[in-house]
Amino acid sequence: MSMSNIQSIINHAEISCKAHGSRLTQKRKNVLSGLLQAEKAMSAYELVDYCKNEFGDALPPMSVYRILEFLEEEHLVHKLNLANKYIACSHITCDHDHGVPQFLICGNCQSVKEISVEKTVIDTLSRHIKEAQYHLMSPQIELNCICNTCMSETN
Amino acid sequence: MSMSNIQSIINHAEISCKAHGSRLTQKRKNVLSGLLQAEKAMSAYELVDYCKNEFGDALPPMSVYRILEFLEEEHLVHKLNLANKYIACSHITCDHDHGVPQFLICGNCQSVKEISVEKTVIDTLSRHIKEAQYHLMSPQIELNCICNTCMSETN
DNA sequence: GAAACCAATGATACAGTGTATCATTGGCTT
DNA sequence: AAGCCAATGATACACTGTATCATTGGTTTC
Repeated sequence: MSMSNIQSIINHAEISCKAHGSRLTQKRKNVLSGLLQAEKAMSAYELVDYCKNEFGDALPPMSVYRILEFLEEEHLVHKLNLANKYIACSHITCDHDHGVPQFLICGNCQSVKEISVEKTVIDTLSRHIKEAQYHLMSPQIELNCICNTCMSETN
Repeated sequence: MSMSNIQSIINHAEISCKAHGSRLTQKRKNVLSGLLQAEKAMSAYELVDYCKNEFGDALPPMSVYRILEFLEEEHLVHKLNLANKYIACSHITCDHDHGVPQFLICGNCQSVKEISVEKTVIDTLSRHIKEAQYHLMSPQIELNCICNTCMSETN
């Protein structure tokens, strides 16, 4: 993603935060831009390194975790619980609801592909969960995968 | 689950291991019985404690991890990657294939419910994954949930 | 039965992820 | 300027897991 695109997304995110009465501070922008430029899942500690190297901003890990939590609440970032990593939301500049996202996570290169299965499939799954008397907490589906590129390289 | 049922499952598992040319040792039985009696997801370190308290068997964590890995390979145990916990397979005494399992994990009490959605739903999901040029690595679906019991308690 | 072999287990150190807690900073409000 | 509260810093620690090397123990082979 180009720098100007990243800047444009961050601007959009800042406006969206202001609308909620929250602030997208410089440090929060730094973390978000790390995820935007990477275009793959990153760990909190990788983001610590990124901010240090890219901006000379020596963020303690605790702060990065807090910032990621903030960005999640603002729907700017998804936490991938399977990989203990984080990824920028691919719909920051959209305004409409995107339902239950499904993430394919490459366990080798950490690339993430977001797919969209038919709503009826998700509805069926939801119905089964309801029948089992459970309630979905993180409304997202994560699947441990390997991408074609890594698949062919490791052969 | 009753002790005699646990014993019967372990006997079945032992025969199944022998058929593969592997051995279900006493320590492996201890770990498996911990998961069977708990009827919920347990961490490796919880199993260390269980073996210590229940059998006076002071297993180092490293050994428990190796034993869990062995039990997984023998399809006696599932690793729940979302929770970093382990659960006994609920089909040890069955012989037929059970397809892609779907686990609902209560983030509060660690209870796990295994559901079975229609095969067509799983097939659709698989098709989308294939179209995205990814390959499913752990053929299981895990969903962060909260069970009804915990839901009403925390209200 | 002794030797050799290999699977299973033990011991130790350490890496990665995340949280608890208390302290400090910094921007606004009054 | 004082006070307030959100944001950030600092420190310690808990939990999960792996790397590595050593030891044990049952089985095979001679």
